[in-house]
Amino acid sequence: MIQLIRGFKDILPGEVELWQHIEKTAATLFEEFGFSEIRIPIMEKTELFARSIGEDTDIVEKEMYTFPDRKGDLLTLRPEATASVVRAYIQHRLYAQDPVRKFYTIGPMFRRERPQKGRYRQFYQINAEIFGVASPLVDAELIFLLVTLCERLKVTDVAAHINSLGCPACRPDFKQALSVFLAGKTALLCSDCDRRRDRNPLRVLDCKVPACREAMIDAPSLHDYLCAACRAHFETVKATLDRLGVAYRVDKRLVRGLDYYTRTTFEIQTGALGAQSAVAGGGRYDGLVQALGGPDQPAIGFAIGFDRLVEIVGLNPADLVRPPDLFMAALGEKSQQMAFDWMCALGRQGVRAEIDYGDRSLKSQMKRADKLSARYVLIIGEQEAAQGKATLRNMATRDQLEIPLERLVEAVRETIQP
RNA sequence: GUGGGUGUAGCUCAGUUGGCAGAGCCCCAGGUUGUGGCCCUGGUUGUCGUGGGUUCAAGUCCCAUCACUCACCCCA
Repeated sequence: MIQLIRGFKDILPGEVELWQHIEKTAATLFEEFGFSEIRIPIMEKTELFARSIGEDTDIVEKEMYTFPDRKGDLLTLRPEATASVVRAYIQHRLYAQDPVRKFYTIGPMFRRERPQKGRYRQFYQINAEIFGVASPLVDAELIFLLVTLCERLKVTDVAAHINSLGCPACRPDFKQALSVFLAGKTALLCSDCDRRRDRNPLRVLDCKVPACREAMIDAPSLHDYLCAACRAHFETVKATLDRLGVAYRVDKRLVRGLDYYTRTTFEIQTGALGAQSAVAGGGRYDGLVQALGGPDQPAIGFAIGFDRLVEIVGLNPADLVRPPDLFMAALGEKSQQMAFDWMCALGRQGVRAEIDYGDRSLKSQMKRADKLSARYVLIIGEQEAAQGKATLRNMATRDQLEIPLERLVEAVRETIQP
């Protein structure tokens, strides 16, 4: 038997209703806040990701699905969406009429990591990006959006974490100070951190190994090195969140794995997902549009881990499936034919009707109707057909009434539609 | 890439010192010849993950391999 690829999964009926509900809830919220949907391809030239995410990030170094196409071009299954949205913004000159644009997109991403709880090789993200606004107000707006989405989806046990990573004017100073500090701690660090020390010292701050955390207690704080502009920006973000009543924690160790982030970064974290604490994450990437050949426009965005969100929403998928309005139990060939025709007529008018396609006893058809949780059952047998009427049974109350066949579709609609 | 745990019916899982592969749920039919849920009776469902080895005999012991899963790393 051929099985699906490791780390990939099918989303089956029973669970897919939850996915649809989340998708609709998110799309509605984004539209309410002025975002437009943008759909981007799932493959891009490898170079796009290498240049935007960063050559020596884990994603680019070892997690991408990359292959040459027949012409020899190196292509990659997208590991994230932001690079493509930025590419589209530049390529179609979406900044020309109005540099301020708000986009959202929903779709699959691919990273070749070892699967575990809340992590798959094909996983889904809901992304939102805002271009052309340098104001810290939009930083707060995006965090507010995330928190609001969690509320609407009845997600509990989540907390917003925020941080500022500085900008090209001040981050180098901090990196320098950090490197000096780390040089004196070499003996205490885990092997990974020792390796990270010169390639990407910021990530040592994020290490979860207890010994490293211990060693980093008196590490220089990035916040002490922020330039006046970055400091003011971050203060406004915090003040705005306070005004909006959004709870958050400033987390100085919130570094993030993609190179393009500047200034504000944030995550929505949960304790309900085992080792995977991040349900959503994002940040400002003011230099990326220009770095990829576009105009010097600031930008900020986030990604929500759809698969992770599904696991923590406080909704029961069983409550989201819509059972049929009507089940038609027909006995005899002629009745079955009539029932089939009515089913089609009702379906066209938006009534969810079902029949049993086999030739089974009334009892077994009733059982099936019950199993499907049909609200009503229409019984049509030889007696009814002879008398020109059918029996409509309310399954909850067990009340039954007679319906004339000639205006059956209308009568059924009137009775069962609330 | 590294480490731990788990693979037996569609699902959840038993299976003793190696001795005929099981239960519950689900599904189907009947009890009730035209009325669901509860109950009763009967029935269907297996490369025991895969390949090798030990043995008279392997679901059980040994080796390998694959898959799933959790964790490390990193991230959504």
